[in-house]
Amino acid sequence: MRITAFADRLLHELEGLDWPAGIKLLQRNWIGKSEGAVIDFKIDKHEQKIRVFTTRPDTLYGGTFLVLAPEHPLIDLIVTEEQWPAIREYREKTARKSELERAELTKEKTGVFTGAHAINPANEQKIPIWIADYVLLGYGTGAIGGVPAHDERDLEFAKKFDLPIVEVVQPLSNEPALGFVGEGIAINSPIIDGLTTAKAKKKITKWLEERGKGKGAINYKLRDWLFSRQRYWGEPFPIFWENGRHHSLSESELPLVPPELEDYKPTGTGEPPLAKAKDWIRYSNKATRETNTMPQWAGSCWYYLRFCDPANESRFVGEEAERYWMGGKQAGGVDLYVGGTEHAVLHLLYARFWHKVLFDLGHVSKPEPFQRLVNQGIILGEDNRKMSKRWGNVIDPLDVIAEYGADAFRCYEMFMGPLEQMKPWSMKGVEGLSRFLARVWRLLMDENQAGEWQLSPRVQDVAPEKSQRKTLHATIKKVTEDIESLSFNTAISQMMVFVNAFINAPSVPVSAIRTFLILLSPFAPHIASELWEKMREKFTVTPADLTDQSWPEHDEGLLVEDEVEIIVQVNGKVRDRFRAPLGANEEELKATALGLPKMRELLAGKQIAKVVVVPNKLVNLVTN
RNA sequence: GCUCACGUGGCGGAACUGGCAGACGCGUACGGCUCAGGACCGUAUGGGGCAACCCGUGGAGGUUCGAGUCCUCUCGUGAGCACCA
Repeated sequence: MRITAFADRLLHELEGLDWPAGIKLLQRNWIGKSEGAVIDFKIDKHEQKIRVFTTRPDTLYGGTFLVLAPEHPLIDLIVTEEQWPAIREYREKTARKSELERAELTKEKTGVFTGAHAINPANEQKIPIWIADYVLLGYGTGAIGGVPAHDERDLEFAKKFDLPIVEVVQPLSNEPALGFVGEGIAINSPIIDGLTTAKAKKKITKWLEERGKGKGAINYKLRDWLFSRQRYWGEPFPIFWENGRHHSLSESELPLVPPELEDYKPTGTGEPPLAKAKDWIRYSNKATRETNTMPQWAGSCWYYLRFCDPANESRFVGEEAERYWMGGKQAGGVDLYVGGTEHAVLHLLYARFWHKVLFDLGHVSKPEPFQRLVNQGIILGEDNRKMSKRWGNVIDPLDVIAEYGADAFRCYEMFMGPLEQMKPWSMKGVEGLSRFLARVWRLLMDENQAGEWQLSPRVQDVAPEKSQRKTLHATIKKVTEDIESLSFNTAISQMMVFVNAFINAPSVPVSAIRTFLILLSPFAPHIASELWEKMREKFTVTPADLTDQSWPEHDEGLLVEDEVEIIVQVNGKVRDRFRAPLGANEEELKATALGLPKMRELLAGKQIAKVVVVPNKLVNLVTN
């Protein structure tokens, strides 16, 4: 699949998304856009040219050799008789190396001279052509112009094989020019001498273009996507082959369902397992079905669209449903996508690509699939290591749910710490949350003589006291805001504060408890609705169901105290405190602070150099 | 090697634009209730000191009346990338 055709859009349209900066960076690096030029080098005594990609066309005069990737197709053509044995040996050795070995950075540079030469288009000089495994066939053109003076790898290579080194960039600082890879002033380069790197790049690229020797070019690390697998599991392609040409099935033949296979293991012949389904692959007397299947990414690229309209029989998603769920003001459709960092590049890039294709075809209303992305941290085992069978530290949610219930499990997961952070599991922690929920239960339930739970007589239809009202509204505010910011741990803390404040009160106002249960319900839905029902047996309410209640709103006015505590500091250290009416002015606060007995004692014999007053907060007395 | 993130009690973690460090939970100690408790309730709990006080957010500097929070350097942990021309 030609994902590279979308490289630039995949890069630029990241901008408008609310994604973690780290993930955006990973995607940018993965796409790996580099701007530069391609330059054609004539091969001495041959018709062919070797094309190289460079981000530094301004260093062309410093190009003293060419290096081809060992797999480069032109090698067969240019190698001289006497160099063939060495070249052949080197290529075989390279072919045996794994990707990892080849990427081994610490190893010394290796390579072999081909015996052939190329002509540097800038100065018409003959330069040797080498092959080396530090040049990769898959990136750029698979060939580079070696500029040893201004590229670390080329320098290492030139030193090892005693190739000439020509300095062509003068650093602006006092650094030595040899080995300088930054931007400077062009030297020893007649066409561009004296120009800054940026200008030199432009001028020499234009110069090359005018002579048909090269042109400006952009290269991406991103490769096209090999979208087929030789295995049974995976969506079959709706394609058949006839006379060596492929055709798509007609829409009436969709969906295409894979055949049932007894044995879906690999064939061992290089044919995909689907080839075993002899009847299935025979599409007609003349045509056979495609036997490759799609990779697992296929489904993950559009499942979120199907979720918008899962029962639709005629279309992958109905137009109206798509507009409703995926529309909106912002670039992306899904409002919030919570997932792991392991999907930073593959899944999230592939899905963006598919979505853009569908967008271009007019099937979806937004160019991006996921507006806001949050990476949840992974949960470690109790020993602080990644959960794994190897360590025997795996926690099975079903076991936890069986023992403590789904509410305690959910709440503990949320209470553990910030969503995005990696954190260790703790059974003691689950017990703590289980105790909290038990306290919620006992907040409004009593056990009678027969050992049955019933609504406590403490729950009464009375108005909350002032302090209770304040706690209630502080809880509404905190829980509401914390849900918005996904700070579930602190939302639960606040609900614990609420319960602690009410559990020993002689009477528990129904109105406060109702509000509390609404706040609790997204966290612990089972116990919240159970308690709601118990309350409803005695205190009716409309609408009746917990899930039909509107979300409470807090009253800021109830949170403000008429009196505040002012801390008194001496040189920034807290020494005393007093209460003052809210809004007391600076002069009053200063005077009160200075009049405190403790302050008089502490400041005796000292000069006050400065007094800092922060209204409603503190007075800081600075002595010299 | 490069890039990014993160370092706060015995543990998980709180702390809005710089303004009482340690909310909440776990653990621990003591007490109560109990035939019993790995249940429940209460009290205490950063370190040192009899105390007044002193010290404390990985370490060292700096800015500021005041720094967990801002700046510089440094150490550690984790994740990602890894000859990308």
